[in-house]
Amino acid sequence: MDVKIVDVAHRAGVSTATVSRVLNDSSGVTAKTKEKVLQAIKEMGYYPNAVAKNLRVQKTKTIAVIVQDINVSYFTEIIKGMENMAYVKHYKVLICDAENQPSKELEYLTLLMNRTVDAAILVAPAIPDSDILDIAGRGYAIGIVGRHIEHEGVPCIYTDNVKFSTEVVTHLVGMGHTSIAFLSGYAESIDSYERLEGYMKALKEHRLPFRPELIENGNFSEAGGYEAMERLLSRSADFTAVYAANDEMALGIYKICRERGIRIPEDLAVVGVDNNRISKYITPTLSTVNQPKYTMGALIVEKLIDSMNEDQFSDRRVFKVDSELLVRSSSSFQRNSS
Amino acid sequence: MDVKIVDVAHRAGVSTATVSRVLNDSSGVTAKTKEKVLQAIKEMGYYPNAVAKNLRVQKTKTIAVIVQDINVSYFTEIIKGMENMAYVKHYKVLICDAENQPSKELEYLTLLMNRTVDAAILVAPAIPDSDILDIAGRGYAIGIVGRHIEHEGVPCIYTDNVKFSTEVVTHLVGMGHTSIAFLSGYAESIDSYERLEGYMKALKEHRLPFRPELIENGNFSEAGGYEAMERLLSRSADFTAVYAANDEMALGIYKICRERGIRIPEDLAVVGVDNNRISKYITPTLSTVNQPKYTMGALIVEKLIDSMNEDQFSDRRVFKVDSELLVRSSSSFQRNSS
DNA sequence: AGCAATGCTGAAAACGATTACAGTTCCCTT
DNA sequence: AAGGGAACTGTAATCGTTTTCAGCATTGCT
Repeated sequence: MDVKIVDVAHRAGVSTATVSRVLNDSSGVTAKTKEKVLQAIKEMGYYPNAVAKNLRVQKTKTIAVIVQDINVSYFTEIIKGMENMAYVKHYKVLICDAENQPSKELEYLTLLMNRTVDAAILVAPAIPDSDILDIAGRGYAIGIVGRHIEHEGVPCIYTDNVKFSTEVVTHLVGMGHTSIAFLSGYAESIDSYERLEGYMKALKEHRLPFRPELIENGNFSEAGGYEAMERLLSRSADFTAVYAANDEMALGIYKICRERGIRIPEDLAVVGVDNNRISKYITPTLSTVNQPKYTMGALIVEKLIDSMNEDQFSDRRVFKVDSELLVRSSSSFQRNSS
Repeated sequence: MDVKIVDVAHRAGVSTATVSRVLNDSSGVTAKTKEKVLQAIKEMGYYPNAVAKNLRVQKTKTIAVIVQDINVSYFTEIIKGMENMAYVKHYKVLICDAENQPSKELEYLTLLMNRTVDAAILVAPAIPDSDILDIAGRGYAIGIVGRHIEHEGVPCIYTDNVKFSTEVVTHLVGMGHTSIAFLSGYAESIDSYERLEGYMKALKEHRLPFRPELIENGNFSEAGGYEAMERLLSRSADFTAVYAANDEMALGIYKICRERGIRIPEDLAVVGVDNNRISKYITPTLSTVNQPKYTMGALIVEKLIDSMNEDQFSDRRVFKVDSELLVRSSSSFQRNSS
């Protein structure tokens, strides 16, 4: 059904080699020949078969991006940045939704081994470092967003969780809070761990006691945040602020507060992380931490493509970007420093 | 660098044909031989080259999905449905973000012609029917969500805009409104047109006058909704309800109302379309129309794959699904039927 | 005009799998 | 034991490009 390069060659009265040349670089082809070939291509409606080309040149110019959930704007914003950079570099992006299942992350990585893609980017991966190191060690091109891995040649972009978490808590302390709860994501997550670390660091700096009963785990989901907050409330109700390790969990907090008549921010200050789109539409608007998502996406793609085209490793492959605390209504009620 | 099928064949002491057979159907291979081959595959860490296979079998088992904006949940929900169906059918989904540019939609369609994908699905396409018909007419597999096209062999799934728009307006009339404004999306869009049609139909049914000055265009975006509402307000302020052709524009309405002290729903009832995730978090919660997005995504993929594997056209290729009006706070203030 | 150098062009070998076809083995039946 | 048939396996062509290498023109220079 399809017209192929040899058909074009016949029609133009040249060889396939020549057609291929005008298709690609065009170097060393007479203007007249080129004209003939282009004419034939147009007349026959020829489109080069990308699969055949990929096989021959051993490249697909495609990057797989593996995210946990394509529905959360944190990921889609990053993807936007990736796609744009990929576009200017003439790459395609194959988006893979792992649906929060680590097993699916691994499964999608086989796209790398079977050469469907030239490279893969893991965004906030749930699989252990060892798996990633293993694959990177076998020479496959991998990039990571949201984590930092010790392997030469693997570009990583992440934010300083400890730093912004410290800022969040410091902000809350500044608003007069002395009992601040922390809702972590799932326990294996590095982000959870580092955000907790920042929380503890800030407590220490402000000479506030660390109270384990104010820590709960909400698995980064709205429902999880709801349940975690429920447990927290049933245990002790003397905290006046809660720092949720992401906005989704903060939404769960909002929900239970609405149900129980707890006013935000008067009775309870809330701060999240991610600057989800919803956070600035909900009432009261949610204080949160904004990461330069678009930039992160664009940067990792750029670095990854560069690293594939370089013969030696780049000088710089690990990028720590800064996040910014956005103080909104949910935490802007000044409490008497009793 | 990579180990290929011939290497495995050598190691197992068989031919590539045999290796290929155990890789695929395995039919007609001795258990013992199969064992040897599998052993060799494992030992050598062999992964079949998908590109070579695709070239040989003339298929990629991949479907391109072209959406306007990967950031809006309407699209991502549909994509989720697509991916799940694709997953069970052993297909991959290549997501393409056209960034609201019709030219990019067309550009992504070349993935079809150059055989990078076996089929493409357009979600709420902005390009004209003629372009789509042209490509479908050349024998490429195409599916459409959100529009209905006259071409045998092109599966389409869409909702009855007229029907639910009539319901929306009837609901508003039922709440006591007699002056109802309409914010349309961009003018070329069929959705815009049909939603307007439903709006007018309902007015007629309820013997309410059609007043052109109550119609404005907001381009389906939040900013567009804001500006459209601004124009509407500056022109005449005697309407008590507004039906926005999607939730994004409704958000723009919320914004300007907040700025101008217009209370929703007491002063103004608002209804949107799409059931964006934000719609149920914003205050007041936004009445909207819910489409079975996930199902639509799953269905179109199923039908498209089926149609590719059938020799004759399927009996049924056009599906009209029903949407559901979700009455929430933004339109639930009963007005005296003055 | 003759020669070298340059520039275009084409023939054919990859790329790594699948698969039609032919060939071999093996078993069963008589 | 021989023959026939079934079941398994291998050889080689094929998918549609790109690209190396060699050959052929053409041009410029003396």
